[in-house]
Amino acid sequence: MRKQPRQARSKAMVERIIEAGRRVLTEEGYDALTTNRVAVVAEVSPGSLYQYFPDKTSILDEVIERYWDEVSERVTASLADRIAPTDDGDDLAAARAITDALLAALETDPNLLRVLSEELPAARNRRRRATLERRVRDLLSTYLTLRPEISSRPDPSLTAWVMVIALENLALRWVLDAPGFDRDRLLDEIVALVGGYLAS
Amino acid sequence: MRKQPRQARSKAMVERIIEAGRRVLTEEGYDALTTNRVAVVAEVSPGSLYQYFPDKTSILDEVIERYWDEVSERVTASLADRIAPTDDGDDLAAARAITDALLAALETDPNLLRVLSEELPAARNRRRRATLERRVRDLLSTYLTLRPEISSRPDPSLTAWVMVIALENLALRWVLDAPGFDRDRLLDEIVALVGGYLAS
DNA sequence: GCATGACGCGAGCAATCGCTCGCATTCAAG
DNA sequence: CTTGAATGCGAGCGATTGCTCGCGTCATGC
Repeated sequence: MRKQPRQARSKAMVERIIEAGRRVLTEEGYDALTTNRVAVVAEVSPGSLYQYFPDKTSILDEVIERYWDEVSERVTASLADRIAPTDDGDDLAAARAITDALLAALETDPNLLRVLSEELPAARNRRRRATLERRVRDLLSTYLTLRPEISSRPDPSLTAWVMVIALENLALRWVLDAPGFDRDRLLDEIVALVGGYLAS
Repeated sequence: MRKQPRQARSKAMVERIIEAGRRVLTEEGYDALTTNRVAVVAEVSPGSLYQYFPDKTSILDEVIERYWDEVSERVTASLADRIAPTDDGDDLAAARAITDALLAALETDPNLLRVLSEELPAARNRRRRATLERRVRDLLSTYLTLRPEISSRPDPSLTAWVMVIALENLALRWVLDAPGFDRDRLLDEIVALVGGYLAS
């Protein structure tokens, strides 16, 4: 960021610009995300925009960061709840609940998700998605280490890696591709997948 | 394509252009894929290029198509082998062999895979990857239907969908992210994942 | 209430890049 | 050979777009 906004109106302008970036992406797609277009939608001049953002990319990055932070927040919250040492023993219900939280997070803004996942170069999302994955993986891995009786797989961190990649992509593809079976079916399959994997 | 190449030299030129597109992508990345750059690398003038390609996208599409066709070929060949009614009963060995074929295909040109998967908008690959997925899914689904004793899951097509998405992304991420465990470990985990899933 | 700096403006610069057009060269049929 | 078509060339056009700069406006401290 080039300059810090000090007065209230300039802080509001920065927010308007980020929100405009989000709206342009969601409603008009990545190709429409030009600095001039963002400026128009934010009701700001291009010059003003460059007072607080060094370049176009930094606006996009901010939108991406906020999006994945939101998803990450919701999933890790659910994970922390379900993985706490309440020890109710029903690990598969936990897997279901966590996947449900992920699905809910991805479903809140499917248009933005589609643009971020399909129209942008994947490398743009990489850092943020990697952070999300690492957070979930670490939680899962320590959980598996603490309670070895629930998994018969040898390496907890490897097991966590497999589960995170599989779940994330199954959820993502279900939301984006709408493959024609309903949400509960997907959750059933994921529970079976996770349950069978840990038991094998 | 704007015009069909009739003489041998023009056919060779078309090949040189596609090959140049592939090389520019692999060696210099997606941003370097300009029409002028492709023309230079192909040792062809921009004007000649536009005799046989209607626009820049069509060159990229040809490169993408050839890449995924190659992968598709190798995976479905392995699948057809292993899923044939030889009835050796060892389905998990089949799962391992198929994943191995997919990994081998993805590993033959990891740089191109990285550019195609990370630098391009995902939507560019979508059609071709969807074709690959559908082919594998259909083969798997009919196999599961023909031999219901190997799977305790209720819906074969849903089961095939889950397996294809999970396997594809696990393989892809292992190749692209080099997560630090070796190939055989990955194959072990995938066998456990598939085996547990089908048994549960 | 005034001075100073933060804020905001928008026309337009500069660079990129997809693509074209007029012309030269090569090929192959007759 | 001749001739017309196919092939090939490359300077540069036209459009887009990220970003700047000089100037006017507003808010805040004294």
